Parts: sequence; structure tokens; C-alpha cells
Amino acid sequence: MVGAAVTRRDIPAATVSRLPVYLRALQDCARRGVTRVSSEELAARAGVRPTQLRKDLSHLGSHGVRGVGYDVARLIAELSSALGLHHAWPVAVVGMGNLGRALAAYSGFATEGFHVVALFDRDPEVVGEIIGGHAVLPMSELVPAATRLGIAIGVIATPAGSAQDVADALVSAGVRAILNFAPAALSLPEGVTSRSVDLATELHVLAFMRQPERVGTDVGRAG
Amino acid sequence: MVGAAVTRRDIPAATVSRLPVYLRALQDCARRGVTRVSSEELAARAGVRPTQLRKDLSHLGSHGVRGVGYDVARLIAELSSALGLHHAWPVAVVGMGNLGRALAAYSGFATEGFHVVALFDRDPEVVGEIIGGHAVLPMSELVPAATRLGIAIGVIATPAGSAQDVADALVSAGVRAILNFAPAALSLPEGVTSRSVDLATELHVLAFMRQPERVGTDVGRAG
DNA sequence: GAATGTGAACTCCTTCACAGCA
DNA sequence: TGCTGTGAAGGAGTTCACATTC
Repeated sequence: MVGAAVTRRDIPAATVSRLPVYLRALQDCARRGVTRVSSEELAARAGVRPTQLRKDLSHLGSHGVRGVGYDVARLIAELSSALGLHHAWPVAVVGMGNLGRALAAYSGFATEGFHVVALFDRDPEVVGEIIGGHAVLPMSELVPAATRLGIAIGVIATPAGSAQDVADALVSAGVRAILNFAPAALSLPEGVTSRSVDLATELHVLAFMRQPERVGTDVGRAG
Repeated sequence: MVGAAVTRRDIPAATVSRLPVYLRALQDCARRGVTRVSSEELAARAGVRPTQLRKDLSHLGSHGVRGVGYDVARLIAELSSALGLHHAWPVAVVGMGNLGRALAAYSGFATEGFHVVALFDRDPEVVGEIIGGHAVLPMSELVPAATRLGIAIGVIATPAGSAQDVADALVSAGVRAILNFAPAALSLPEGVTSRSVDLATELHVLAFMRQPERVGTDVGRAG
């Protein structure tokens, strides 16, 4: 039919990218024993404006109480459900360089609803090595292993030159979501989502902003 | 008082964040011996639309030739200049966990106009260790060393709990640009810029998009 | 009284359509 | 003819103002 790939339930992309931040702020509240929180306080913790937060949450439905605030536990459940964190998603990391190793060993993923279950590398010297509790597999195993394990998200931590090949392999293994750390644009088929994290780009942008700007009076807002 | 927060020369923030991508695509062309490139081809390499690219470049002035395309070498010079990459910016990395170590050893920075010149960690066991050619310094050295070295950009790779303290220390050492990998919102004084890279958030967003979308009756609208 | 939820205004970004120039 | 540069239109996201509910 007509429709195009639409993010679930018409939630704006910009909102989706902030929901995880809210969720973490809420989990922080819960850990500290706080059971109720106002949009003002939660927004401050998340680094956004209260109206932004309320508008974002309104896309999920009304879950606050006027004159009172939000129930922390309930909102956590609501956000987790919206983000699809009922269970831990299996993740594969490809490329065991400095960054790949760090990601493979990063414990934060586990606590956030993700599970690194497979590691891959091209270098025969690295294959077989145990990193973060998993043996590194050769690239030839990528498609069969990723398929067998039902990998939901593939993380590309290879040099730029190999990124597209790895992406293609992941796609043919049924992976429909890719997190790309290689400084290269990926071309992917319809239905496969990717996000890119580019360290050098981030530094470039900061370098730009740090320049002896000046033109008129300026008032900046850090974000 | 007219001015609103102005990044240099009125270049839109969205454009600035794409300039590094164009720059890299151009450097790739240069390396392959290509001397002239059309907006169509360059845009494809950068993963954007040709009109987007042309509009972005128009903010820097007209540097293309109608009917022909862009001179690769000249555009590289133009972009490098706009991004302030005349010299290598000194960078400090704070927090020598898995990620911090990977960043400290990441050779990509050097080739992109940045130089990691100082490393810090709280753990006495780690202090003194040599990583990527630099001895890790104790936190007590952060302010004096960062000041002395004229650090331009500080990278925070500590756990969330320490991020704000580190940010405050960096600021008091004169650092005005911060790249934050800790999952926490920083509150910074006027004039200090920060960007956050949050690995778990990226995965969350992907998990959301990967969900068996669709709930009620679909929708139209391309996305 | 206090704080949420939301239409409407506003600002920012992207895309279109085409003018301008080699 | 071919491809860039750009005003104008269109869309997306944010902020405002205030009605709404406890």
C-alpha cells in the first residue's frame, strides 16, 4: 500500500531520541527512593525544558496527575514499554579494535536492556580471543551466527573501508538495526535503520564552536 | 543587544554538523586522485541529498563552478578553514575505563586535526600507566595540567556520577568545549559548549525503530 | 493553588523550482 | 547543455499561553 516506514504510533523522531534520557533520569529517581516527580524537576535532570518534556510525554498519552506530577514507577514502566525494553535485545559487535573491545566489555549495555552476544573480527590473530566473556568469531561466521542468535542490533566498529561490507552481511543475516561507529555513510535497503556515531565529527563541531567567534553580542546555550 | 546565540558567521547548527562529513568525503576523493566533484556525487558519498549539500555550502560562499562542479582541493581548504582546522587542537581525556582507553589510543583523532595530549584518572592504580604514549595523571593535576597545556577540548569518559565534577574542573581550567560520553546531563556556564554521545541512548532509539511497528490503522506520510 | 496537557505561534531546517552562469 | 546557487514553499520541532484537572 501507500504508507511508508513510520515510527510506531506517530511519535516524532526528536521525541524518541529523548525518551531514553528521561528513562534514565527516572531510574535515577527510583534508585534514590523518589516516587513522584514534577515535569520541572525531571526536565532539569534530563537537560531539557519542562514544556519540552511534557509535550514529549504527551505523545505517549497522559500519565501525569495535574497539580501533582508524575508517578516515577509508572512512568518508568510506560517509557520502557514504549521503547520496547520488555526483554534484552541481542547485540553483535563487529570489529575488535580499541573501540570494539571497549564496546564489547561495556557493562552499561547490560543494565540498559541490551546483551552483547557475539563478537567478530577479520584478523585471524584476534579470532578466538575471549573479550567480555565471548570468543571472537571470524567474519565467515557472521551471517550464520548472527542468524542463529537472532541478532537484533549490529554494531559496526571497523575501519571505514569495511563498513559497507559488514553492513551488507548484517542485513543478509536479518539484522534490521545498525549502530555505525565507522566514519562512512552506509547505504541500506528499505526497512533497515541505522544511526551513526562519529567521534571525529563531534570534535570538529566542538572545534567550530570554540573558535574565537564573535560578531555581535551573543548569548549561548550549551547543550 | 541584538545578538542571539550565534555560531560564527551565521552558519546554521545543522549545517555545521554536516561539514565534517563533507570534508571527509572530499579527502577521500583527493586520496583517490579525483580533482573535481559534482554536488550529486559528493552528496551521495556523504549520505545527503544534492540540494542539501549545495545549500550547506552556500553558507560558506560560492566555491563551485556552474556547469562543472567543485574543485576538490579548494573545497577542502575552504571547509578546513571554516571548521578552524588550521592547527591541531589539544585534547584531554578524563576517565581511563574501557572507553577512555580506546579514545586515548584512537589514531583517528590525529589525522583529523586533533591531538590527545593529556590523560587523567581517579584510580591510583591507573595513574602513571602509559596509554597511547602518555602517562595517566591524577585528578589533582587536572586543573594545573589542562591550564598549562592549553587544552581546547575536554573529553569526559567517566561514569555518570563523576561527570559534573569533571566538567566543573575542566571549565575552571579554561576549557570551553566538552565532549561528554557519560550518560548524564551537564550544567555548564555560559560560553562553554558541550556535545553528548550516549551509547545506550543510541541503542534505545534503534530498539524503538526496530519494533514490530504498527498498531492501529497504519498511516500515510512518508518518513 | 499547583502542575499537567495541548492548540497555536514561532523558529529552524529541508526541499522545491528555477534563475544564473560556464 | 549541465550544474551550481538561492528565494520561496513546505515540514518539523520547540516554545508559548492557557484551559484543565486534582
